[in-house]
Amino acid sequence: MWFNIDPRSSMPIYQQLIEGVKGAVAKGTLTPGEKLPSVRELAGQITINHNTIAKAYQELEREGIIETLRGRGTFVAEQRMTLSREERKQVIKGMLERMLVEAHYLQLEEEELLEILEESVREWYRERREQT
Amino acid sequence: MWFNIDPRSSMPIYQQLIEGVKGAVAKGTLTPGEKLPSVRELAGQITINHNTIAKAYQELEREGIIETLRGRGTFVAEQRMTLSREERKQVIKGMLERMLVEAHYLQLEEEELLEILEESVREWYRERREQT
Amino acid sequence: MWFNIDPRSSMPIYQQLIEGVKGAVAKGTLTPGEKLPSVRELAGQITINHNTIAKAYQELEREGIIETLRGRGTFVAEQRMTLSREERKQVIKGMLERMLVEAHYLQLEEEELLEILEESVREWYRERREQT
Amino acid sequence: MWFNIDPRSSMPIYQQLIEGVKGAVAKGTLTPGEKLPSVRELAGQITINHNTIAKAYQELEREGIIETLRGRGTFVAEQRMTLSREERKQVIKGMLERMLVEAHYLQLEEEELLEILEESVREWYRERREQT
DNA sequence: GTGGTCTAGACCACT
DNA sequence: GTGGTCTAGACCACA
Repeated sequence: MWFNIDPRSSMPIYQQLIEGVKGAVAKGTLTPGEKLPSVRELAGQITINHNTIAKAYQELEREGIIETLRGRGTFVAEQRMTLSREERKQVIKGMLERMLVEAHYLQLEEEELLEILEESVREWYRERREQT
Repeated sequence: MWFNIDPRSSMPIYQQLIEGVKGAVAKGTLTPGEKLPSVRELAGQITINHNTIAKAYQELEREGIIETLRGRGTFVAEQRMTLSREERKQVIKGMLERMLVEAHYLQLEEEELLEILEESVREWYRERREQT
Repeated sequence: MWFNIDPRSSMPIYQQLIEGVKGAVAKGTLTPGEKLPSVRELAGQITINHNTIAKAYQELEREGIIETLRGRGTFVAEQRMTLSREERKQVIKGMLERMLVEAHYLQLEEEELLEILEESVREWYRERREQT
Repeated sequence: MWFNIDPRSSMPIYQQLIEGVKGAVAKGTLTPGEKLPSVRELAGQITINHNTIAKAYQELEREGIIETLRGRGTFVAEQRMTLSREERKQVIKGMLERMLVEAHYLQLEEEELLEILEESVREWYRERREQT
């Protein structure tokens, strides 16, 4: 399967599901138009309450990541661009803040951190290209 | 004050406090040895129950960010290094993962993302240097 | 029940709970995977506020003794080994120090103390084996 | 000095003082009849509130470890035996309990633990003999 | 005055 | 029903 669920984690299971799907789409493991397993199918495979799965799918649909076609099933949606360049930058910068605080406690210096970031980003995009 | 508390946020108040303090220390707004406001003092200022503050302080102490001297108050601790270079790298890479997924939904390309990251990191360290 | 709470003791109730659970697990009265009573259930039985129980459970989880599965309850965790042989030895020696001081005030001689220690240890392990 | 005070410890300072004195007497560093520094002397040497020191001395006197002779100072008392053999055994066994629980979490086996105990006890008494 | 503990009671998120 | 969070208010030990 394209995700890991850890019932021991402090992150709610439905949220782990959401991140799992979003991650898989981002990495190209799931592609637009592809069919997702139905709520019941999933609930059978991973032993999780189907309400939990339904909640995750609902949220994913609300975010526009997936679409449900009545009677046909659930599918990965086409992606739509919504934010401007400046807005996107702000989103990323916001997420970066927490990492910078953590980097401080790890006593990472500016150059060291930049190196790690560049390496990781390049690796991620490389894997993604290979996937597609 | 060196932090913002949003009682409407889904993040628990005590955790917002924790992040606030950690951030302030990372940025140099709070320096080792400095005294933090007493539990009840802070509770009065930001109109939050003192137990909530106490919980945050206790967690911060457990993480080694602050120290409490019995009967005297709470202070920012000296920092200690614990993880190896390789371990620190793994921590950062783990935190980066989520950002990369988000970047995908923002349809940011590799070079664009790297640019934003570099800019943000440089800016953060610059501010930090000025603070100190 | 597998522990005693003495509200008159100078040891905080939540800590007595922690030691009680740790002891019960060590003795085999509680076994990995077993469900602990819910916070409110236990609070009712031993007429102690549920917050106090929750605090104990949280600390036990932090120490890795128990696990909470969201919405399902709290369970005794599988045990994991962490410290090296040498480190474990140091921990034990540290705890022994206080006992040695006490033995001095009891004017116990070397051989007498060793006898008592051996007898107690053998007894403890015997009981534990029978429990399992 | 014959003891260490750590204001960061969760153990109250006055209690650290008590244990320090008791330990020094047990190890033979302080011998019966020897004069202890006065409250004020001590308060000067280690920067600690003299009320805290007075409290420790009071408790030590209550336990019969030290004696104050009015106007002359404070001295290490002669030791008196109070408990029967069986009672002493019970005291030791009680203190051992906690160590046995800890040993379980360290996954120490019976023989390994006994070895460590014997080694530590022999070492302690050897040092004590040399001290005297 | 400082933090630590505890109670009683409420509300919320998760399964 | 499960644990998690929060408030209001009380008492205690420590320095």
